[in-house]
Amino acid sequence: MTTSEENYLKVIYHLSNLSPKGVNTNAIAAMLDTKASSVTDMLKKLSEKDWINYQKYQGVSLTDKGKFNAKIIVRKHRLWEVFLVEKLGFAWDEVHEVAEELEHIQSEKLINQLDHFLNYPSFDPHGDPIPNAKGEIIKIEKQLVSEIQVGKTITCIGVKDTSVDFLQYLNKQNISLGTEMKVLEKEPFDGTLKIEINNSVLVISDKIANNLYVK
Amino acid sequence: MTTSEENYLKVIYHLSNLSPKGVNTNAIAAMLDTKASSVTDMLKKLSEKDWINYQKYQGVSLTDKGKFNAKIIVRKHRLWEVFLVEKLGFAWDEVHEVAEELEHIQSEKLINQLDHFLNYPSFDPHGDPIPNAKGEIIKIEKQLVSEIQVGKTITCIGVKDTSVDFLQYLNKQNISLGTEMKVLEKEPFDGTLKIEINNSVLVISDKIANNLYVK
DNA sequence: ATTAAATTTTAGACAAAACTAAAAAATATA
DNA sequence: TATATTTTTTAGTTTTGTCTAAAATTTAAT
Repeated sequence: MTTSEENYLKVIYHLSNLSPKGVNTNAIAAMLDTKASSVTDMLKKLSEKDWINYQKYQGVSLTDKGKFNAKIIVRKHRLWEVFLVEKLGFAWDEVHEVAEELEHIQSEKLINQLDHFLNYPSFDPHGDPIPNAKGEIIKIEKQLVSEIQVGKTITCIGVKDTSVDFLQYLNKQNISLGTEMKVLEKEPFDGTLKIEINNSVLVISDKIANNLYVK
Repeated sequence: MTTSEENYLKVIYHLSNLSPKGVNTNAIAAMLDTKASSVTDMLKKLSEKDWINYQKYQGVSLTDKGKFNAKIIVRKHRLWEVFLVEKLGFAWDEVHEVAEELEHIQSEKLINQLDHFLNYPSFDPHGDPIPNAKGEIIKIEKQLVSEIQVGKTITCIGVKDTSVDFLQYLNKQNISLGTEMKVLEKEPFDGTLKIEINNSVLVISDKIANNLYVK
């Protein structure tokens, strides 16, 4: 499997979770920062290898084989992220780019030993679940801050947007996995929220509230 | 720097240490398992980037810039090998292939944090020195077993040939870094040696004796 | 000093993965 | 329903790194 093929599988996997009907060519192109025509070329190749179901103009979905391969790539990506944070002292906003490279290293032994070395973690530094060697994933109930009732006390367990900008915003506000907070007030007009964190009050926009997972 | 360019630099670096006059196209081709014509193509490119001194038909040498880059690649390779052995429980005959991939990951922070995490090792699992972040290498005096006088007691500190076959032969004979041995007898006709290891006597061929470093 | 052999380079081609521009199909709009 | 718009695909090109076959150069041998 080439690096490019792996990147396509991974993107199709992630997009499938959002649009289960079938993933659009343009959506893939946008995620990979490439052109739709390039995507079409690759879809034909992936289809020949039986990793996706593809019919012209109809969008694509992963086959069982393709889904397994995608999960293994996600597994590798997330395990490396844990390694970078836990062992090498990276911050959670510094790991993505490096893990994008590390996820393509081809060695089953490497990744399974790494898993063992890290003590079989279930979640990566952004709160996303890590598939096991069989591709199985723990599903955990999680809600966006925007969905929480006023008055409830909650704990941050993950982020939806893993961009550097968002993660650094959270750093600045001293929000990380495990941070407790309470929803004090909701502004119906624009979705702005007032929350209590570490005994101080913070106002967050709906965009923030829609990208922070809590339970 | 592409993976291919990095592999060429690394090979030229290693070959330069053997033939300081200038490295031959065919020698590079043999090391990279490719054709001489492909090598010529790449030499032009590396020359344009000022990483090698190249004149048609005259062989090549690394520029200072090229040598530094090569040393950083070697550094990465050897640090990853230490990681695989020390942290993930790989055997010394299992690390080379994986390190060949890991050495191309592009992140200065990654490699320097890895170095720190591993406690700034000076040697890799085969006894080869690890360049520091500036590209500096500790040179250590070492001799081949074949060069040792009869009667001397010596310690294994490295291997010249790092092939799986040779390393597994050493495993079978219980020879690893740090193993002590004594040269009992030399056969002038074919270079065969009798050595004492762990209170037992072992006969080794000149090929073995020429690939085992001791001090 | 020629000739033979080996090495290296050039020329032209190919595969992978991208691109642009144009055509085809699907979807949305009036 | 017909037309406009958007999406997707096709056709043809480019770049990187490789290849083969042939030409050029260097080295070795007679």
